[in-house]
Amino acid sequence: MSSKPTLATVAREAGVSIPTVSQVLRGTGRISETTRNRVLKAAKILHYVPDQKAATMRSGENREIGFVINQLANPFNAEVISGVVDLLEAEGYLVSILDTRDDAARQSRHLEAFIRHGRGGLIWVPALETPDETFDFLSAHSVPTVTFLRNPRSDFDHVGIRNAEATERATKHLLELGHKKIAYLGGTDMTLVRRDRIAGYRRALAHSGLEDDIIWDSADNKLAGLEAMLSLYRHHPEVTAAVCNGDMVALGACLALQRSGLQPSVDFSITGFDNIQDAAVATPPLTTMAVSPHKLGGKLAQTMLDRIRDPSAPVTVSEISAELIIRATTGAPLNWAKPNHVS
Amino acid sequence: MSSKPTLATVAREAGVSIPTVSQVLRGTGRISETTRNRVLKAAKILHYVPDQKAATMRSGENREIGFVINQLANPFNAEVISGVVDLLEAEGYLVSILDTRDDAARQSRHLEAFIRHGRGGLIWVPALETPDETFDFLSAHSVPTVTFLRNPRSDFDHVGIRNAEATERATKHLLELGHKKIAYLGGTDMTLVRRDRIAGYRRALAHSGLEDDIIWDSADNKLAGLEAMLSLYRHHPEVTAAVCNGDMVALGACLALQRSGLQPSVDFSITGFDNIQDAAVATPPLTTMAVSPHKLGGKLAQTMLDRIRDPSAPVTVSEISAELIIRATTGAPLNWAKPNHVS
DNA sequence: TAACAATGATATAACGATATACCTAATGTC
DNA sequence: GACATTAGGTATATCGTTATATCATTGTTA
Repeated sequence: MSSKPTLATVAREAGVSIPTVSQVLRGTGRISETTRNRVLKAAKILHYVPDQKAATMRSGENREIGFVINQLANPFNAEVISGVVDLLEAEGYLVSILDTRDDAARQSRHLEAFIRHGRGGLIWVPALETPDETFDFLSAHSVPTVTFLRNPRSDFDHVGIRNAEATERATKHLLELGHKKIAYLGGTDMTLVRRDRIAGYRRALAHSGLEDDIIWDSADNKLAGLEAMLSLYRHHPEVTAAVCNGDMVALGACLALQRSGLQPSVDFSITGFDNIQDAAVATPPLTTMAVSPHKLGGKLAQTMLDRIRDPSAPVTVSEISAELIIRATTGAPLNWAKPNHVS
Repeated sequence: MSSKPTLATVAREAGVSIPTVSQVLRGTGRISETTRNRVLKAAKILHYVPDQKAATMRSGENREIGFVINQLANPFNAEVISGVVDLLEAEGYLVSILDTRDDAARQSRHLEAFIRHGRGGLIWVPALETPDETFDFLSAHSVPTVTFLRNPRSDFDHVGIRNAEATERATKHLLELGHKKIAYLGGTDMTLVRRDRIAGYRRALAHSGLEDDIIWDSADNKLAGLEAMLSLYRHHPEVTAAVCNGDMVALGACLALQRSGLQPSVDFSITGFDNIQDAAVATPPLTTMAVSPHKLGGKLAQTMLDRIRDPSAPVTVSEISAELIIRATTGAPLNWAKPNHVS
């Protein structure tokens, strides 16, 4: 029941000095084969594990990365995390996760703790309504920081999604099917992300000579999506399709249709965003915009490594394209053939 | 653009010694009002943030807790995490999360990194097939450890769910509705958790004089649940109800019924386990066993704090009861009135 | 053989904080 | 007035590493 072994313990056991042990274990310096073996043996016997805190403190090299995310419960985020962790872990980094639940106050508590504990890098999805001072706080402490999805700034690297391009693609898909009245459903915030998505939706409409957009708010979960869809249908019965801000909302909207006796794709078309696992399994499976979480995770990890290796390199912004996955919630509008014949 | 301020920087600015600054900032020792103010002012001007690594190293007091979990993507886990983090954060702890994705190899990499980085405590859902050596490794390094859900051991505190009691309750609910042929659906592992659940299911059957149990495997996701349900129905058409190992499987099973033109609760009854958010929103909403993630999180946090405060206190085991939530996937079997009349 | 590398290790000083012991005035007690 | 006490601070050692400089040896070369 002796206390934790240190370099000193190992050194004594092996009959050498402390620096020697340190050098052997890190593979630096010039060490003879004999002492090398003696040291390794001693370390093994004592079950020695180096103390990273002390090492980091002395060397300045910090291999702890924090991932501050806005919503752990979102399975899409969980997949991105997997991607990041796998890559950084292979490079010897430890990635630990903090969840802000999109609460700016909790976020600032987390970030302060983060700075106090001196992490070597930060991957960050800023919470909604993050005040400027929070960004400045991080900037002042000059921690290598990569923002993700939201709030690209000129002082941090950024990895995001081509949001406008994506919703434009989704909207075009509906237009090509013959829809004329298409709503944008979901989201309540006015972050750049949502503004971009709405912009893409409008661009597609404009490109087809359509003018009147319909933006319908909803919180980002199934139940809210369900209710928003019912409300949209009540106020705008002429709408035949909706581009949704996220899969959760889209799935909720499908539920609303089904409860109203309508069939997605036949009576009303819906597109989602994110391609979460449920999207493929749902009945009917959801047409949606997919971004590979793996790709995003990889880009994040790589950006972080590059930043750590060269702190003075110019700031980078990477945008990943989303891909349209056509499943079974989109189809031609019921009256599609009519307009040309009748009127 | 000067480098990070330390106690020395603040001390120089305030014209006092380093220990004085340290004492002021921590509120210890005897300090006059005048110098206290001078120091605080200097610290504020310089935006001083203490270096926890150094503090921890010297004082031995470690307020970093790791939460090593088996599946981040599971929303139930995300809620438990919230509960733990909220409580521990209020006590000044920083909780960081690692995801093993139920992979023993990844888990052991994480735990080694965990030990190297010298966390002050570990909350842990052991991955499936965790070898004994992993437990011993942690035991040897004597980190305050609380296991969660799985693998209670005599050398670690544990917080779990009364699994047997819960499935017994679910099964009884189905028996009371008049079901005679009830299957246990879901899970593939033979962890204590699942063994307990199956034991509870069997106990309820036995209590009603029923002998023949049917255990049907399935991985823990919707798609697998769907397929397992179809397969169960093909092999055992006489079964009228299923107690599911988890909500995901239960929701998948409901999907299977609906695709086969059957109606949950009327043609076949299903109970879930966990009460994830989707359970309430699904059509039809799922009857399930609910454990408050908040309660679990709170118990975990409290257990950890107690252990840290008194490392030599006897090991504790806490079990939280699950509660039956009756929604719309359970009902009397179709032929319920018949048996007594006919035969 | 003297000068000079190269080898294999060690001595010593940091990193940034806290713990402990110590010091100097000022005050209190008898 | 002698001594103990208290208030308000500082000097110094230490946590477990790594970085840097140094030091014996031995081997190599001119």
